[in-house]
Amino acid sequence: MPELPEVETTLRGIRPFLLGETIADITIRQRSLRWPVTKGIETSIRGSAIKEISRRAKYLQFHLDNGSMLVHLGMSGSLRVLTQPGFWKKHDHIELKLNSGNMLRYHDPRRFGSWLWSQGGHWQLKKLGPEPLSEGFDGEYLYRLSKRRQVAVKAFIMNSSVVVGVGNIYASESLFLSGIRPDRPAGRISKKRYSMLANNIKITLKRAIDRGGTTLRDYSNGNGDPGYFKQELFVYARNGLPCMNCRSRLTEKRIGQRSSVFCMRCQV
DNA sequence: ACACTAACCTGCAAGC
DNA sequence: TGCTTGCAGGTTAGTG
Repeated sequence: MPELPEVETTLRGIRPFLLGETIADITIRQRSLRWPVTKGIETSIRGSAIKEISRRAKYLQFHLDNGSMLVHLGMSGSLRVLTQPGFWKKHDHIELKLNSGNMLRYHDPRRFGSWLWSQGGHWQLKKLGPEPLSEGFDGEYLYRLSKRRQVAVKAFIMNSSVVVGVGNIYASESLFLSGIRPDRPAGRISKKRYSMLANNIKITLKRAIDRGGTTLRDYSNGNGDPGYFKQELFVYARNGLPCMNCRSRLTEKRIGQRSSVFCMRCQV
């Protein structure tokens, strides 16, 4: 489900309820996620205070006094704050109970997400590329890294060791805005066009965050509200519909196991 | 180092 | 009304 804007929206939604709180209890009803929920996480975090919550790539990191929890939402995960006890719904796997009485509940039908505890660092965070909204990420950087690479540019920018947080939706949208065909080999794009692309990635992500993310099926922020960026999508999930720019029919092609929609006239 | 595939899992829509 | 097939917001492990 969530790409960077959805994870960021989730972070902003839940943070006010969690900062400074102590974890009174944790209930785990399903440990079998992308990786098994870390053994012993219950005893490790019970009674610990939440000092900070941050996002790195599509991960949320809960910093406690004695270590940190790394939470990923996978394809279908979501977090939601409950201000009063609620019924357990199907696929509600984990719940944190806070001293305030509020609860944080994790819901994930496909179970591609993860909940990992570590007292040191998390290996998942090694080898990640720059944050797309950081200064270090620009056209120069993309151009330099892309030299002699044959992979399709869409797969290139979705590669988390190149840049993090860009998933299928925002890769597709950014390439459309930049007029670049998603299947063009990464090494055959000019520095100038990479500058366009890097800028459009930033613009698209920021705008999506402002709209609360993209809700396709089941995404909701920490308060249960959907995101409204779907209304502003140019190409994603619009195969066969008219291009918003030239009105010709949009084309679909699979690139690196992911469906990719683009305009054959506007994207070269 | 790079490129590509299968795999993890459930729900839903389309086709027969 | 079923049953089967394919696809979905992500990421890693394995292969060549």
